[in-house]
Amino acid sequence: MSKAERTRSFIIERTSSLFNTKGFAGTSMNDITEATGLTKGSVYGNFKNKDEVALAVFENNSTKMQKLIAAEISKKKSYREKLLAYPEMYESNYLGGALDGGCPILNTAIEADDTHSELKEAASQAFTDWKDKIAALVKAGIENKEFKSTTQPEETAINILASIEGMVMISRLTGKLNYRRYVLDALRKQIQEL
Amino acid sequence: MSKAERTRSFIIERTSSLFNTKGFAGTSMNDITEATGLTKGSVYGNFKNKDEVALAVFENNSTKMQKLIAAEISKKKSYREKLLAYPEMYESNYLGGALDGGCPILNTAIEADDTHSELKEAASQAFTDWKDKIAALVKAGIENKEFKSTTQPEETAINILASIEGMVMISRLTGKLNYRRYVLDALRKQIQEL
Amino acid sequence: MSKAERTRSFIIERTSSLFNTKGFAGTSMNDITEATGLTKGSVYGNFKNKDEVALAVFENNSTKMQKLIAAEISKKKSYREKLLAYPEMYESNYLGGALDGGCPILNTAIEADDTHSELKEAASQAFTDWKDKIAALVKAGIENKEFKSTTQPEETAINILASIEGMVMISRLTGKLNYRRYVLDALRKQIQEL
Amino acid sequence: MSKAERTRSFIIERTSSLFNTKGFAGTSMNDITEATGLTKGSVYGNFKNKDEVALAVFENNSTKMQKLIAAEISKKKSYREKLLAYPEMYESNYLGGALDGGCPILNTAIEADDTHSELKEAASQAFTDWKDKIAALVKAGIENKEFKSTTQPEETAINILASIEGMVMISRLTGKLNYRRYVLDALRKQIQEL
DNA sequence: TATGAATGAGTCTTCATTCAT
DNA sequence: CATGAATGAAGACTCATTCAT
Repeated sequence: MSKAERTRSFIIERTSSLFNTKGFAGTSMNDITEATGLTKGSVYGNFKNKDEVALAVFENNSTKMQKLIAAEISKKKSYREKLLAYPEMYESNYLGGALDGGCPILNTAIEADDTHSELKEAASQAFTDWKDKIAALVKAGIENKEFKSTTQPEETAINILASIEGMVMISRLTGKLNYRRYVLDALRKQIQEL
Repeated sequence: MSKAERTRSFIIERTSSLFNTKGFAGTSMNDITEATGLTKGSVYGNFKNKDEVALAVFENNSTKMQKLIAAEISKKKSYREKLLAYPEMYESNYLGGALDGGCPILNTAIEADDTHSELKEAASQAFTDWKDKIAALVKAGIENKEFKSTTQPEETAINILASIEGMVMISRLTGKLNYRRYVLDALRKQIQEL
Repeated sequence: MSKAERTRSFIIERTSSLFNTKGFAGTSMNDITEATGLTKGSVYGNFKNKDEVALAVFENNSTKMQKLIAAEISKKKSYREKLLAYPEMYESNYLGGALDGGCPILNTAIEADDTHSELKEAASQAFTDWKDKIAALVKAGIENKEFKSTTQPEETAINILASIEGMVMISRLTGKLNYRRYVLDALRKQIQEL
Repeated sequence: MSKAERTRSFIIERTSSLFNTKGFAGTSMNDITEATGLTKGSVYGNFKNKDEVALAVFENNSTKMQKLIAAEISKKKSYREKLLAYPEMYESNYLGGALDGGCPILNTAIEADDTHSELKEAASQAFTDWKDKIAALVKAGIENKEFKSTTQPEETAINILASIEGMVMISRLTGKLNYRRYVLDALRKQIQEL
């Protein structure tokens, strides 16, 4: 890893939670230099502009989340258990502990949808990838006869993700753990009925 | 309505879509004077600061949305039909047509959760009110024997809202109408089974 | 004159010699605030950007020069004397005393020709106006039988201006007064032979 | 030629048109590394600073121009024809084709006169050398009985150069070819009358 | 109460230059 | 010698807010 690559990674690492909590517009280059201890020139030597930092940070946060998810899912054997890992992860605050500020896809989607097309596109792509992963699990479960043959993979994946993202928003907004439980319980039931 | 009240309303009206699309941090006082044709002094004569404008605008957007919803719901007779008005409204883009930038509660929740406690509190309150309205419908449906006696009002309301908010985020992010349909179809089925 | 107009004029007045000596690229907004004692916000409240200040300053410098010239020319009765006012003005440093940094048209032409199309256009227009004024004097002299009927007004005007601008450059560069005199003597002879 | 000398030459060659079009203040070290493909360190290894690059580039541009002129002049036999090579060269765009951005002496004189004494001094020296060359031609023509014995060499040289530099400025500023022709025609007549 | 000019700290970005490797 | 990452001052410009009129 070259010096430049190390510095890039360092900047991304140090500013990941910054962007995910304060948003793109709310994070200043000054915040970035303070969080890293680097100078402005150094940041601009490694990134073309703030947009590029934000994009790299988004990819980092999004990838980190997917890796955490994949790690948990790989521990489970059956496809139903793999899907049930989702309510489990959110119940235990497994993802929340690693990612300050909530779901990066949700955060980015909401901030960028009307204002920042590049970030929006990145978030859209990350969402689609995630959806495809869940749909693939569902499809494999069907082929493996774990799930009913009438189950629709993409439809199921979208519904799981809608519930999860809605739940994340609600629980972060209200701080009520029972609201989270309501959604996760319903999600578990939904997965049992696949 | 006094002059001051009229000016306040005028400012709120003209800047509602501004805040809902660009967010609090992304909307400047300059944007506000341009959107209204008023001077800086005039805006500050009617609002203490930008926060106060944002709060008033949020209340306006949130109230407008609730009124639109209430109008549709009041047209339905049975409680099941009242709940089914939700998928209907989102399917027809009834709310989207009236509110630029998507759901104000979702938008405000995401932007404000880590950065702006007053706005977060307002969004939290608006969300709770909404949830209570849906829960009240469910409860009335139970008492009216339309729904099963085992149905849980608050749990049901939270699940409906999680699906809806997740769906709003997904459909705005990806632009895919079939993703919206997947969630709304599942929501209809869920309501039929109450 | 409104407050804004007064401030605009004040800024233009105070920064005229700045732009004419240091050039557009060499003059910073900081130089402008220091020269005026105003804040950045104040300058930007009165001008859209640095370009607009530069354009206004150019117009001011150019107009001031033309007024000084017109004042001297109007004192002369015959058209030949009016033209001879040019070598006289440059010999006596009449214009140099009023305009720091030399001829604004020459300065702007050289800096802007490859880099700043708006300024270039303004300089081109100012030059053309000047040329037209001299050509008009020549034409009037012909009609008045002071000059030969074969004299070409525009050709004459261009040649006078080329000599003058070349002389300004040379005398500012070398600081040699006799170089200036060589050109002005030739110019006088040329005017005598019209 | 050593490695260092070759690199110096390479940098000078590649940035000559850059400085002559954008000026000293308008050309950045970044522009220089981009135009050369070299690194910052490499440029600074061969030049003390930007000033030194600019000076070397000016000398290069100025020398290149003088060589082009000398080549044309050497083709002519009589001294009158040698002087007439000047209007010929400018008419045919012989110099303009080789030097982007116009006359380097004129450009440097105007930008540097109030701001950059070293460059100003270099331009002044280059101008004086040029003037001396023309004056020498005039003197030789007098001694050779081609020109009148009353002709003043230096005075003639300065007038030729003033016309030329003024014409360059005017034709670059306005883009009008007939303005150039007016000055060159007058210059030809002036040379015929020596 | 309304005006709109002024404030000055803040925004993102580029500058010429240095120096450890 | 060359590299290219780092520096930090300076660049143009915008911000929310104030206040004399």
